[in-house]
Amino acid sequence: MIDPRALRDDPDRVRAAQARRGLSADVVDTALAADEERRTSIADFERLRAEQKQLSKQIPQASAEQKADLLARTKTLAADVKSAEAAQTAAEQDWREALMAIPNVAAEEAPAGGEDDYVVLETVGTPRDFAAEGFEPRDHVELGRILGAIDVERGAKVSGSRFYFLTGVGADLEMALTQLAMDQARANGFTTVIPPALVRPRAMEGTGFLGQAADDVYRIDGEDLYLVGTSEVPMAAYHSDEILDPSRFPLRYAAFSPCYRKEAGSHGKDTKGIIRVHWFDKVEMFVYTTLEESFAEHQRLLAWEKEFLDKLELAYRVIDVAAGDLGLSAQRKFDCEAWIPTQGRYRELTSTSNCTDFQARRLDIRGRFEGGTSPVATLNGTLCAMTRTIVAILETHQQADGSVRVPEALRPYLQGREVLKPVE
RNA sequence: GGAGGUGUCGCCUAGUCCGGUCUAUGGCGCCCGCCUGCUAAGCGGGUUUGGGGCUACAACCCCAUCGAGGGUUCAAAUCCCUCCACCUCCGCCA
Repeated sequence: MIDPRALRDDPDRVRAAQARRGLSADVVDTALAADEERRTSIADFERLRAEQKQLSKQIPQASAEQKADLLARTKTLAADVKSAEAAQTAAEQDWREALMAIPNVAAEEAPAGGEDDYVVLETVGTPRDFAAEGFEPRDHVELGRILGAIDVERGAKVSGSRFYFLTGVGADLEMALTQLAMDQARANGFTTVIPPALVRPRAMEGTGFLGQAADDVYRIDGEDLYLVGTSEVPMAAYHSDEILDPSRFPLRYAAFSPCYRKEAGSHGKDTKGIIRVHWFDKVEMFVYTTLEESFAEHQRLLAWEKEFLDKLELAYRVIDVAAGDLGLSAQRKFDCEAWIPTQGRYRELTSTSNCTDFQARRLDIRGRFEGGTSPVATLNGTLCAMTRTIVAILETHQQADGSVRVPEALRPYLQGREVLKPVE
């Protein structure tokens, strides 16, 4: 939710941000009108309520005939108060809905436009030239089969399309990546967390996943519970309804959880392998800090993501995601995309968003500052999404005989193995 | 899953049976001031959160807020219903 006061004071800034996202500014006018309506209804209710309280207070000491008179007046007043209250509740709800429909105000720096209007900020490393090396790279599905690491056939048999089993070195790789990621996070002051992957509607709603994104979310039948698509959801809701002490900021958490996604709009896309799946595990960084500090923290999250990819010796580029592709909550977003040899292109491996105070408002997370409380900023960033990272590692570090060289940083977590060898 | 109990403004707590004097008691902590070689103690005051009005987003006035949401009533912390969380016991279980 955007700042209602800022909307009232400077609606043109919000209109401009909507334009950068390629969205209509109608929601702005709807929200402003709803705000007017809301404040009028509040004034009406409060005036009647104050009068009712005044009269009510007189009743106990009143004489018999005074009492009868008072009772008659308060009785009709009570009905008025009730309807005024109902009107206020309705107006308040309309206002809230109108406000909730407005996405976070995109950063001035975020490129205008949609999905394809990103700006490449930098390119790190060079994609391997397999032609020069004299062999055709195998894709991760084949490598996964040769190494006994990924079993997509049985995944489909047991759970359906877009499911898989990680076996042997595949499972070992996930464990190793998790440990490497957690060690890096811990060294940088993150608290390691294993959060619940099932959450209530409030958590989903608060993080902005029940709007247009709702199609992609699994709901538990008859339970009022959702499977999270990222641990951003439980970690944002972790401090919901709390007033935090800013002297302890930034609060940094590194959460490991499964992620579940319906991938509703992606039929036919990435049908092979484990690039796009209904479930994967992920280590996610999540930070609570002040609005002022959030911009610098966003850069730090990006730096940590790059550090992790560097350790895995991957070639990647960093893009500044365009306003129209930010999603509901983000004010700015950077994606790290790794080179996938058999696809001949860069694919998103990690993503970091500054949600400023947008989620904090929805989830009522404030800090106690001089001069009162105010919403804090939340940020998130992928440290390691297992499946895609495994794809990138296998394809990038494969050798002509189908074996895979293990990046040095990962070796201590893989029992010292330097090479993953094909199984018989 | 079954039975019972509990939920009060940071923490603890009075109040709930018998609705109005609750603009919610007291203690601890914290903040400001006084006192004081210093510290401690003592004394006085303050200390939920959100919103509206008015405005310098000050002061002030008002409304809401006793786990959440409904209901009864002129009036609800107090009575009724639903939900949530926690505790105890039983059952089941990794």
